[in-house]
Amino acid sequence: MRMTNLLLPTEREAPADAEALSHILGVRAGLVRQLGAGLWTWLPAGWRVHQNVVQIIREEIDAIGGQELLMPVIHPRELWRRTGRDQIDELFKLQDRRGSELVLAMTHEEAVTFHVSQIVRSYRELPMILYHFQTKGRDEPRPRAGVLRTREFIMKDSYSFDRDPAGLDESYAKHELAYDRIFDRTGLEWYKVDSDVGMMGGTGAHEYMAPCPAGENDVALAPGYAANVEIASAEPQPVAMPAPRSAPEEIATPGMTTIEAVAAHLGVPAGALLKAYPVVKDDGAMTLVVLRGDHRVNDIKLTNHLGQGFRPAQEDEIAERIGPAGYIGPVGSQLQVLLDAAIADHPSGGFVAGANRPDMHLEGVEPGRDFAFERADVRRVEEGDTVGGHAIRIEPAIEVGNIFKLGTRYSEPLGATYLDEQGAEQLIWMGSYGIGPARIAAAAIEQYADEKGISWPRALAPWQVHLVGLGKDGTPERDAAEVLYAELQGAGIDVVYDDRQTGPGEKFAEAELLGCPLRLTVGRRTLEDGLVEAQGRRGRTELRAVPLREGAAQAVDALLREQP
RNA sequence: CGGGGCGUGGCGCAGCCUGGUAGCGCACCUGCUUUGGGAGCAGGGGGUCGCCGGUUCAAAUCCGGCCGCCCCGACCA
Repeated sequence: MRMTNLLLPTEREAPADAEALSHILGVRAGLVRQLGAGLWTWLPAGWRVHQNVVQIIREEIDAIGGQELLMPVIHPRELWRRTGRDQIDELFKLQDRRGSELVLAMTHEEAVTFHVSQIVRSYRELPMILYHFQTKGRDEPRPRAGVLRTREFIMKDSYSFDRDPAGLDESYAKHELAYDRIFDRTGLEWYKVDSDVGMMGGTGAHEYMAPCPAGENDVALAPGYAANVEIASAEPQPVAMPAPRSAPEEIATPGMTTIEAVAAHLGVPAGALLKAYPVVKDDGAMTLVVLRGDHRVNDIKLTNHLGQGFRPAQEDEIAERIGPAGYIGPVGSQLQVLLDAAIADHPSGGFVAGANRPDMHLEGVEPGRDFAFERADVRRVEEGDTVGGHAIRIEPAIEVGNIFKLGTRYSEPLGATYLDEQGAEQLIWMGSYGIGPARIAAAAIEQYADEKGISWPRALAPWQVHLVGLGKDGTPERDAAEVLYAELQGAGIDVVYDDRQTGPGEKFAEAELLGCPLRLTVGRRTLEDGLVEAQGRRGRTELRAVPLREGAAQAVDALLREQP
């Protein structure tokens, strides 16, 4: 591609409203442009990157037997009503001119299951993997960070159909294999984490995460352990507990309604306090969640444990049912007590808790002896907690893919069944597996950018070679660049050729901004020796010059193979 | 949905408080010079100042309403 024929609107300055690095560089390098909030156009160079990701995914899903097809973006709302998902806030709803109810698909479980329910009749047709690359619509409450969280984006989603749970496990394992290969091939730094099954329902799930500063998820990591903090569990850091007592004793704590104030007043660590967090469940019952004073509740883990949603109790409800806010505790409470595992697993008779009376706390509280409880792991893990003896660290990451065991969540409401060998009707067991190519591209920008711009992994780069021709039209160096350009193209190497009539500084700066792995420079300096300069983008390494005529393409190809 | 900020040529901004000529840098066009790190000189084109209404002789500027966009939080199959 000649740059004189390429729509590559680079910018010297960052757009005023951009914050995330992938947003700034994506716009500055001319890869993407914004149309509206969370609505992005992929310009030619950016689209090449996107297509590179798509092709890697296609090859690896094909390799596990996936069959590519294409399903519509607009669906009849009735289909979504059947699975109960038409009430999701993020679902775009619309009507046609006759008033028919439609939705913009946010995923394609309904559509693919609808077809399979009509087409598949026999166990002989299973297992099966279907997939497509299709635009998804999501009425996001807050699109952000450029291409990272948008209202419309392309997703690869595949769906597996099996006879039974064992078959699903196999299809799931195939996808794990394919995904591991895909993310390895992209050149990203990535890891696979245990994840929450969320409102999709289902029996098991993993997320593929790419660490990057603009990431929206926090991931807990230790050697041999990786989990989304939404579900992460870890051994708490120890607390120097006060001496136990044979029975709780009241102590005056006037005006001290915070953990910090009570701990400071009594001279004990915050972790020696029992933090009482009353919640009202969706069924209306109130539960007292008790955590260590230095810990925080994890809403998702608590929801999963309760098996239903909840909200924090209001102050008047607390006053009526338990005691004065700031002084409540589990001792003497009539409520069901959920005791966090960090406390339950480390028994002590030295805890401090609210006394359920104004300005009073209790010292020497012992769970079990002084109050009954149900154990539950519902806290958010903290940096420094341990898993298998190793301290965990928590870092931001962006979710670039997920794999999910759906079970019969969709086959049941949509009637996707088959006849088994005995002629009995059975539900099909399903899995769904998503990847966001745009997020992979954005994560690659974030992970590898330097002060000069983007530095693509070779597999994603819009072009493998950025050929810079110095001098103006008609000079020997430009003639030589033309010859080299033709030769590289002839050898099947993806090359973008800067044939513009601009100064060398601008050409070099834009080459580094765009971030192709290998830059070749044809200039007077080395031309007289019949050589072309080669520089690797990653680390801006100076590489040996390559001969211009004899075997130039082979030499360039060899250099490319050395690039990351 | 709560909090904060911003809408002025393609991009980045000033002007608004104190009403009266729309301005700067980059980019763009023409010519000449320049060509190994975002060049120089000269000339030139381009903006209903987000939209609607109000006040006024006069509104980018003051007042009211609306829309759009960004950031933090809530939310996020």
